[in-house]
Amino acid sequence: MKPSIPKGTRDFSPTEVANRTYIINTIKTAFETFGFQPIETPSFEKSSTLMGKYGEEGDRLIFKILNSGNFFYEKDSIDLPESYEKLKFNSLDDLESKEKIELNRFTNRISGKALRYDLTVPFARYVVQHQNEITFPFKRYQVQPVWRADRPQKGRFREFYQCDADVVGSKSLWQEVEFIQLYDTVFTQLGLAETTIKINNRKILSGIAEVIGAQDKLIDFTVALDKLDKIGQEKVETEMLSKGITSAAIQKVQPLFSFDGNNQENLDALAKMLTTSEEGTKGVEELRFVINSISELGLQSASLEVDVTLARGLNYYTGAIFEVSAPKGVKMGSIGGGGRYDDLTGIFGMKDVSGVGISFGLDRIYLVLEELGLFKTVALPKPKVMFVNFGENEALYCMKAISQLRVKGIKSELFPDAAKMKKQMNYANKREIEFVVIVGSQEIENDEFTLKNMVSGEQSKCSLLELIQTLL
RNA sequence: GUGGUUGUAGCUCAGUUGGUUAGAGCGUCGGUUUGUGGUACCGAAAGUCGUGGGUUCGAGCCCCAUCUUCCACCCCA
Repeated sequence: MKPSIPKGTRDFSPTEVANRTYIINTIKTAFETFGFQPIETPSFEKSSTLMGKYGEEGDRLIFKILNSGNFFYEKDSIDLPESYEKLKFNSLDDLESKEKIELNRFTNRISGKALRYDLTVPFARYVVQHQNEITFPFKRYQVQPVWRADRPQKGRFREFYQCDADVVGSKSLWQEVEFIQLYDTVFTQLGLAETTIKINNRKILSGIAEVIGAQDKLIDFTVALDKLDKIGQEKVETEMLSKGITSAAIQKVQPLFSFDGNNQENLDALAKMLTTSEEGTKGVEELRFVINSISELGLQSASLEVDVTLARGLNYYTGAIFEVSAPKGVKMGSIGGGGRYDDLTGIFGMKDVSGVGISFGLDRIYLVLEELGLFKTVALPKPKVMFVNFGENEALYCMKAISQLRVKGIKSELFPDAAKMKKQMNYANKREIEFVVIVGSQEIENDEFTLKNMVSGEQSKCSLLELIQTLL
């Protein structure tokens, strides 16, 4: 039987761990530079904490944990609900609400826990649960794995790391400004030039829906608009008409079709278009504040771009929406995302606490850096010196010296077996260990060591003191 | 969840229209060299051809199912 790991999971080699640690440390250092503090939460939560927070699609992707116990034993046995039979021949939508409740109750009996789906909802739970210990505004960061029962593909895994930074308890738009700076800082330090930070505002999307007179058509509208540079204005309008958006409505939002990437002009066009919508106008003002502040402060390597088709996280974002795309030419989805949610803790009973945050997708950033060859050669942890093992007496003599070296902080090890010289040298060579110490009866007699430099091939005899001095 | 794709030695891959005993390179181990690595030469071990069924005198190759890989859609990091 060949051993293997579950679909969508990965093993990491020493080199990969070193590279991942490098990325994580860069992100964590930036987080702390911006004043965030770390927290951690459990890898699994109660199902009730997670279910219903990510929309219907999200619920499907949550990994549920089976309760302990054997449901077929007499004493633990659970009867299948009657509506289960009906479900075999009907879709969920055909069931009566009473039957759905019965099914949910059954699910709760067999599964009450689920793996963390993201870091934002557990954070909201944390804030509500610890509200009396927290000083607001609370700035926390969190770097932990999350799990999704998704089908794997390029840059998509079932277990992956998110690196989140969020602020709760402040409605200040300076937070949005700082998060853009934070993105810029991290990607600049990673050498990932020319990332694009796309920004939108939920209030603008609501405003557009108001102007076209159809709140429920907003998704269809943005999806169609998103295709503008691929299929052209004419086909986009055709698609909108086919989705039931009137041509009068399309006329009202004509400026959207002539966006040219200049943020100021785009903002002006949006403002003009949304004058009749109070909420839309508010959104434009918010966006303008962020854009103007950033253009005053400047960015190192990223560019900030208004993108009205950005409609991610529509379920919970209420203000700014962020998404970071990889440098042009790299085929990869977003490597980061985030936004403002005015009432996230509301679902856990704590009203009127505004939050805003961003996330870095570690695994995708890894893939992008790898594709662009941006990993610096990370030094793998390895000993500086290896002692050849000739037998019990020699090994003991070596271990005494090794203890001294380790006290001095010199990474050193003894080859564990008295194997053939060739094998031992080969091992040192493969691991690219810089020095080898050879001790036989002769060296023991003279109380000395033979030190060999594996790069130059030179070797000489020396005392313990000289050994330490050379290796330090 | 929908559609496509992949699986042969530890790794990367050959394997003809279905036909004896499934090959190579790299790696591993041993030897040339019992206190000296990288190079060279010689040799060896290693595979239930993803798994389970089926067709056939005969299947790595054809059919079905299933798992896995990768990719697109949806959605997302």
